[in-house]
Amino acid sequence: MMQPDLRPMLATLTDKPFDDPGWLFETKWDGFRAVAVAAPGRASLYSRNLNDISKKYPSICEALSAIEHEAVLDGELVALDAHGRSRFQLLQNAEREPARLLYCVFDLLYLDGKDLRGRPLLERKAALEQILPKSPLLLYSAHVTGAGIKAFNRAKRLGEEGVMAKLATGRYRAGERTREWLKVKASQEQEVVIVGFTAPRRSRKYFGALVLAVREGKGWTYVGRAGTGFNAEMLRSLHAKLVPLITEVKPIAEKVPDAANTTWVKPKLVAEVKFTEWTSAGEMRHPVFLGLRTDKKATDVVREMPKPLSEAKSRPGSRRG
DNA sequence: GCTCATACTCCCTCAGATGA
DNA sequence: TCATCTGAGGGAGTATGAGC
Repeated sequence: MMQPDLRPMLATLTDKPFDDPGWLFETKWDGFRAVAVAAPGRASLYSRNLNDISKKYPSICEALSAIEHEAVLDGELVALDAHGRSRFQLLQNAEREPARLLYCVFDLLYLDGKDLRGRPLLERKAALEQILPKSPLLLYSAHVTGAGIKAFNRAKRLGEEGVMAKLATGRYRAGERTREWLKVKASQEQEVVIVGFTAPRRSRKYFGALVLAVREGKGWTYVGRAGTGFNAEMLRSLHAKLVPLITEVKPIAEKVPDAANTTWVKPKLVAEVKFTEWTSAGEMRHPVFLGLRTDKKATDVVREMPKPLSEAKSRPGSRRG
């Protein structure tokens, strides 16, 4: 086979679902992007940055080696929860804890030496469906055509991350972020109380991230940090509101990552954040600051999702950041 | 030997600057 | 105007070294 280009095509983020007969809509899988190079009896997996991750997922490689062609596939490595939903965190723990791993394949880039990237998406997907062997570890990522809003609402109802919208006639553009692939994300929102802020780094001014908590019982429970969603003016004005609230007293009893780098404030300001999901430690994943809520009392702010069953907040050491 | 902190890896999102 | 790049942030892991 010719030297294949393994750089995956990237999607542009949008938050508005749409209907269009020229587009197809797939499940947005929540895992690691992986490109597979397969041939009869052997297969390798590569991350988005072209690192060889075959040794981390030998069972997936073994399943892929059953493909009776030389092929380069594009897909997402996921771990499924008890409800069959893909969960990023399960995947990260998969090396230590048993999880149901799955390689969800949604595109075929090369087949038996032929470069298919110039062919329309629908044609590539049809060829992919033909060659993908039946395996509990491999899944052909099916799609619906046209009905994007319905697909998005269904994904939201099932607690999934969203849907991928793809131009049916689109070519595969390796390594490019295009508007022919769109990820339509269904994010969650939560009111939180600001209990501190971290120091800025590099060119950032005023503060790095906001330390966030919710009311539980008579105390405050740490739920994560939001370091994005601000522009320069928001950083300045928010910092001006935080400075008069600075206190030596840490509002949270539990251990907080990077506490030495945190300035604590009295829990007065209520913020609205959006995020992708709750982690097993009861913290928000990918929190993004949306704005301050002046109509809410800090003591009224509670977690809007039930705390996960896994209460164990194991924190081996502090994290980067 | 154990615990904890640090520094690195992997992945991700988002905002702002820059250049075509 | 749009695409791309950079740098801010996040969650998770592993490896290493210091201190008890």
